[in-house]
Amino acid sequence: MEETVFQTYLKSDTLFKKNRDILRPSYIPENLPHRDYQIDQLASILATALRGDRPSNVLIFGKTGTGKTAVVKFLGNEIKKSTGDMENIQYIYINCEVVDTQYGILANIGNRFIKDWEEHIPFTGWPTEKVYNRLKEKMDLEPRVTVIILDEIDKLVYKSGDDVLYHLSKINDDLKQAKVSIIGISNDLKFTEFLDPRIKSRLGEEKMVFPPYNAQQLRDILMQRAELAFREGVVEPSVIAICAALAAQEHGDARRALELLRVAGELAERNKEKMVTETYVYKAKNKIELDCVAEVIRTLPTQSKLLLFGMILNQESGTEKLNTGDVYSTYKELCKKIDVSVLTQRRITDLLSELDMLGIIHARVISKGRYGRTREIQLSVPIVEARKVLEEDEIIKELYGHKIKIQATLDFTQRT
DNA sequence: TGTCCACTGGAAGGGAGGGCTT
DNA sequence: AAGCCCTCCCTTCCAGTGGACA
Repeated sequence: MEETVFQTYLKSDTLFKKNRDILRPSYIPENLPHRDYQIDQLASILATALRGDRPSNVLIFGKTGTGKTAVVKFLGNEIKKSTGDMENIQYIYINCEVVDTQYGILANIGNRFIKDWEEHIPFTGWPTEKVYNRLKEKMDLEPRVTVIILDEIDKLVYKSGDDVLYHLSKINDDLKQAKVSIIGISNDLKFTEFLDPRIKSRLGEEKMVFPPYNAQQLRDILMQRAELAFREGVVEPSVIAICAALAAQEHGDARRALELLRVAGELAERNKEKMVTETYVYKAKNKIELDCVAEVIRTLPTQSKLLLFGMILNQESGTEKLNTGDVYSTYKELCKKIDVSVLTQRRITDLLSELDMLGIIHARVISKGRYGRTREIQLSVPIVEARKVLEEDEIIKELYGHKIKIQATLDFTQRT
C-alpha cells in the first residue's frame, strides 16, 4: 500500500476498539443500568400491545441524559424481538425537534403505512386534513397496534401548538380496527400547562418520571460502556470517577458523562497516548465547553456577530467595561464600513439581552447618576477564540484588520 | 430637594416570508 | 395564483428611572 499521511494514524495502536459509536448517545446498549424500574413500568404498559389491545398513552418526564429516549428505544427493540417479523405492532419514533410541524408529523407517520410502490405523502402541498385522512385510511387496513413515540414533545407544542396532539389523541375514535397509543417524552415538566385540558388528560393516562442519575450510577454506566468501547486497561480507573462526578454536578446527565469520556479518549488518542488519563478529562471538559460557545457564536445572526465583534475590538484596545452607547457607536461604525444596514438602538438593546442570555456577554443595568442609566457590558467568552470563530464569517472577514475610531469613552465617574 | 442624563424596556404596528386554503 | 394568517424582525414612540450633581 502506498504510504500516505494517514499511515501514522492508522498504524498507531488505537485506544478504542472498533466501534466508538458505543460512547455516542444514539447507541442503545444491551442493558440499561439503574433503569430496571422504569423499564418494568413501561413494559407493563406496553405489554398490552402484544395481546393486541391498545396500551395507555404515556407521558415521560425527566431532564436531559436521564435515559428516557434510551429506555423507550430499548423497549422498541424488545418488542421487535418478541413479535419477530409479524408486523402487528408498529413502533414509530419521531423526534419533534427534527419534525416539528403538524403536517410533518402526520406525513411522517402516514408514510410508514404506505408501501414503497404506492404514492407517498409529499413533503408539502397537501392540506393537513387530507394527510390525516390518508393516514387514517392506511392505518386502518389491518387490526394492528401502533405506538407513536413523540420525543421532545414539548418542542412541538411550543412551536406548533397542540393541534397535532388533538388529532392524534382522538384518532382511535375514527379507527375501526387499528389502535394507536402515544408515548410523549419531554424534559419540561410544565409543558402540559399549555395543552388543552382534554388533550392533557388523554395523553397523560400514565405518567412516568425519570430521576437524574447520581455519581455512583453514572460510574456504572460509564464502566459498562468503557469496557465495550476501549481496549482493556487503557482507561485509568480514576478517569471514570471524574467523568461521573463532573456530570453528576450537572443534574446527572449521562449524555454529558459519556461525551466527556469519549472526547477524553479521542484527545488522548490524537496525542498518541497509551492511556486515557485524568488530564484528558479536564482537557475534554474545556474542549466541549469551548466547542459549545463556538457553535453558539457561529450560528448567531450577522447583526449580533457585528455587535460582538465591535465589543471584542473595544476590549482589545483596552476597555474592560462598555456601556450601551459605546457598543452602539462601535457597531454603527462597523456597519457603515462594510455597508450593512444599521439597526436602531432599541433593537440593539434586545440583541444585547439575547447575547446576555446565551452567556456570551455579561450585562447588568447600572445607574451613573447624573450621567444616566445604562447597561454595563463585559464579554464572558475568551476573546481569541471568539474572534477566530467570528472571522470565519464572510461578512466579518471584510473587517479584518479594522481599527476602531471611536474608542469607548473612558468612564471618569466610575469608582474602583 | 429637584433636576436631568442616558438610557431601559413596554406597546403597537409595519412588512417580509412562509405555509395553508381557496 | 391569490388571499389569508402567522411568525419573526425590526422600527417608532415614549413613559419611566437610579442616583450624581447643583
